[in-house]
Amino acid sequence: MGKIFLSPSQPFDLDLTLCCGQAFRWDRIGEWWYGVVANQPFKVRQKGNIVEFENVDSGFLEKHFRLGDDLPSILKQIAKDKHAEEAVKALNGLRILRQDPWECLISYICATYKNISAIKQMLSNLSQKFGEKRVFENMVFYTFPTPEKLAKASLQELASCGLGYRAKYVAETAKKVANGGFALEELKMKPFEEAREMLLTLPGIGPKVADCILLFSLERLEAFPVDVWIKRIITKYYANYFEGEFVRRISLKKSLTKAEYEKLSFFGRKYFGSFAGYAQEYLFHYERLKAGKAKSRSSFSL
DNA sequence: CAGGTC
DNA sequence: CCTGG
Repeated sequence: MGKIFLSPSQPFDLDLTLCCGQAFRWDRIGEWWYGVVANQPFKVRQKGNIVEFENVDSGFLEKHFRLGDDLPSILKQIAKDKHAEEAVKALNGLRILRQDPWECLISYICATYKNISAIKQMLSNLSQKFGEKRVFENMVFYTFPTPEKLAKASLQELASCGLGYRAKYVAETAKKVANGGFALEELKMKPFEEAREMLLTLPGIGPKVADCILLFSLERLEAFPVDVWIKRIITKYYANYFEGEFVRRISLKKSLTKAEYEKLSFFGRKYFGSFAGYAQEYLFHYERLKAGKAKSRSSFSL
């Protein structure tokens, strides 16, 4: 069993990091988290300042969990106001993952208009049907399907994984990546706006999905994805940074126009700075936690 | 009704 | 607009 001894000055919370909804292919069994990253199944758990793991090396984990990020410094930068401060305090140790761009790309195309449990189910189905089987501790895992494999899949096969209308987006995007028509990895080198524009050319990728891919897999920690939760957060706590008319308009509708989206995302990047993505994830998860607690309280009183 | 997109 | 929780 391998171990990483965390520095007390660099907090890390494995549970928060894997539960906050940024990655969809992790399962907790007992006190261990099982995942498949880079075609390899492995397990990891945390006991205080010690991260224990098997079937993977420490260098890979440090990279994947971004243990090299100076989290206290980042959190200090994004704690710009009372509300952000509260989220930072409550979720200290949550880190953005450094995910594989291809898996991240397909995951967030699938994530549109679905809840997290349904997204997990879709990606599990996709991997089971189109990935490669791997056995670890007498359990069966599947690697994430390659672009080639998904490019060859029929729309019907993809739909059978529960993708619904997303099947055609996944198929077309897979074809573009598989035939070399889209250099996904090279986006890391490009300027933020350029990388974002490139992503927007792929079917099924709008501004929200593009920002998620940039943040979670392309090293762009300034990306600020705006989903329904972030929209609610902004209209609740940051409304005074916008015109009243604008806030009223967007709080009434379910989806945003491109211009409205850009306005909110741009605000996030400017307001929180170069680690706006961290702010997004902290605010997002904190708001969901509070909503979940409120829900369980109300159902309890019934 | 759900991490939006066409 | 697909579809499942």
